[in-house]
Amino acid sequence: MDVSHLIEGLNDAQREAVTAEPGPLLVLAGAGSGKTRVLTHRIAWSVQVLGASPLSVMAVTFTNKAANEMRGRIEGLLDRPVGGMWAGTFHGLSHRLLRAHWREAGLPQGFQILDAQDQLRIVKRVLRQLGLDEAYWPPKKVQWLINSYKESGRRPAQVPAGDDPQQRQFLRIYEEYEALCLRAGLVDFAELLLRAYELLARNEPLRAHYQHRFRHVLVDEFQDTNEIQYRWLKLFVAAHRQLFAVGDDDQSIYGWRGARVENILQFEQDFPGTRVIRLEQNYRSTANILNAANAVIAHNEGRLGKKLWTAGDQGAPVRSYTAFNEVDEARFVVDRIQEWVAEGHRRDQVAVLYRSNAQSRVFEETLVNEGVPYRVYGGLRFFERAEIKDALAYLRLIANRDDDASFERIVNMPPRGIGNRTLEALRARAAAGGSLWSVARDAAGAGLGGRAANALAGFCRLIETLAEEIRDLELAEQVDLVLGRSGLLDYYREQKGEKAEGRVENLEELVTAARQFRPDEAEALEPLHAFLVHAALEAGEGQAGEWEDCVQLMSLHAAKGLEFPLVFLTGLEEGLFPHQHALDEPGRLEEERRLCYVGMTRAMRELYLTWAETRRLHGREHYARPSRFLAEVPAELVQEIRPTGGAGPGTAPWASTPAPAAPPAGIRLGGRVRHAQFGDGVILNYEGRGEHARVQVNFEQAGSKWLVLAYADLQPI
DNA sequence: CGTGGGCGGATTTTT
DNA sequence: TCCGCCCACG
Repeated sequence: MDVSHLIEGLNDAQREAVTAEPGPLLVLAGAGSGKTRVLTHRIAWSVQVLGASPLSVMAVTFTNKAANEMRGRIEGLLDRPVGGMWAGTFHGLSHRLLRAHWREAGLPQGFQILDAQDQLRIVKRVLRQLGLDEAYWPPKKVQWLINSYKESGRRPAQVPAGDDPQQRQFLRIYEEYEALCLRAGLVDFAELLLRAYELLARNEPLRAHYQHRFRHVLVDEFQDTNEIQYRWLKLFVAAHRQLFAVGDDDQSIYGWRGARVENILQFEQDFPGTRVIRLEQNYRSTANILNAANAVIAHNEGRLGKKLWTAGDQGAPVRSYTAFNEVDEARFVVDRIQEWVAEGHRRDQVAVLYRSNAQSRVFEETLVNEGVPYRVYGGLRFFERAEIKDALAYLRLIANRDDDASFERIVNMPPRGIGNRTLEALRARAAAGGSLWSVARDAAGAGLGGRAANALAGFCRLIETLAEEIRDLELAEQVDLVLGRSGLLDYYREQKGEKAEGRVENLEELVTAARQFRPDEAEALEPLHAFLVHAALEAGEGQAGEWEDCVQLMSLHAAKGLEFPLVFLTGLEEGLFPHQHALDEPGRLEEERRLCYVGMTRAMRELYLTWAETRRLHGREHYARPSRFLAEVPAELVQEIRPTGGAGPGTAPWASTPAPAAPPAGIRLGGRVRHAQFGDGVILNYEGRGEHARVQVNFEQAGSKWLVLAYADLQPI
């Protein structure tokens, strides 16, 4: 068989990776170095040259998008479908294992997946049940803690509590949360991973089976793996060590949610004899852009070390722009975009990147004013919308009556006279161990008031009838029938306003989604069940209209993995990017710098770096200093753009506003001061003048505070 | 049961 | 400043 197409056009390093001898392999793939290509060609090589069966291949990614793209490209290379290959996300593959071995994993057969929203509701319910104050136990924080423990592989029993009363109380919450989920047959995202891991770790025959089956394990974005994910991988390859890991330590930007770059460093120790291959040739950006990005990332310590280069053009210099304020910044960016379009380019080749989503607003306003179509990434995705989740909750309750989360969601949606009192009574009874459904079903006999009992009986009858009626229908008809009979659709139809109209449209769209849904045959689930899994595991796109030619607005995190001919990296100010939270905590700065590196390397041809001297944030005017990252770009690569004629101070509305107030006496940004109560700190910011002058000081002990200068009695030190 | 006002929180996010 | 959530009121 002719396999030359698998190595043709690859550079030496890529070819080396694709054709490497069996054994642990670590590919350090710089931005734009063709890592997906290497990954897919490696799989095709294994199949066509080494004679591996697709059944023996497991390829793991973080997002469904990446998994789908990978599968598509492999099928293109092999020119045939590879259904038996396991290509998917950590969560998707874990789910598949748990479905196949639900009994061994200790789960009910019809277990459902909880998304982050559902999980938060359950946490709140647990807190209420335990009589804990949400002010003292913020639900979000509890949720985060639970997930952190699960991501590090620890059940309540593995968390040492000691005498710490707070920790002991947390353990009660954690235990109760787990008990509630298990009773209701609910599995959160972290649980999917942990339980799949435990399943294999504890079940020798099962582990042997899968170790034997998957002799080719590949993982993408390895720098983003958290502890349990890496352990999960190691379990699969423990016997044969055939792990092909692709990652880039310089693009590790998810440390804050548990990703461990250290896993890359650990890799060579865990797998002695690992072959390390660096992909440093970049096929995306101009030399100027690469050199600028290289210079910035070089300021990080503890890198594995990589330097991107290109055989291509020098390209235009990187441009920087100092804006008066965020409005000026947006206007500058939109002006450039309009020039770009006037030159005959497409709008969707342009990305405006920012550190935090709040920054999008000003860009949006300016784009709207100028009539430039745009699309903002992020925000609620299709399957996360309230009305969609309502509809899915009906379907889930039909599939599994014990699903308390779904029960709570829809028992009074649309309103049917089952108020909080009734629900509280149900919860109290269910606390003994039954599901809400089981309690509700015999509520009348259990001493609930006549009206409430009636309403509950009606609800139960509705669910039973629906279950009966949809049994032999096609998936789309099932969804359609439930929408109609439940009263959901009518409820939203009767509501007024654009919002409600949109909801009705979304619900109708859900029927379409069900009609177009093609279940994965390998999962061997009933269509309805498979659809629910799909909804939980793939929340869908954020917004429609992707096909339209529009400017792309997104956070730096969301931009990872994408590329655009023209990129604006905005808001390069100390405190915003790098973000204040990262400056407050030691060790977080390097991740910010990697984020900057990721942003810069998105640009193919032109890169603009912008910052604003003044920015309105949370209703307050801030005087900013340029981000240190700006100074880290070598001056010879940068062309500074100055405000010109029409856009300059003469005509701009803000030119007439007073220049930033001079700092009050003795106050210097970055200067150290002492406060009688808070101790020593560093001045971060100031505003106002005279008796209203306030300064922001980051105290070593007390953290960051705003103080009125006239009262604070700060001593310079 | 739906709405409006008050309150607190405001990086980054996939599954 | 702005948004989402919670609670109280009608």
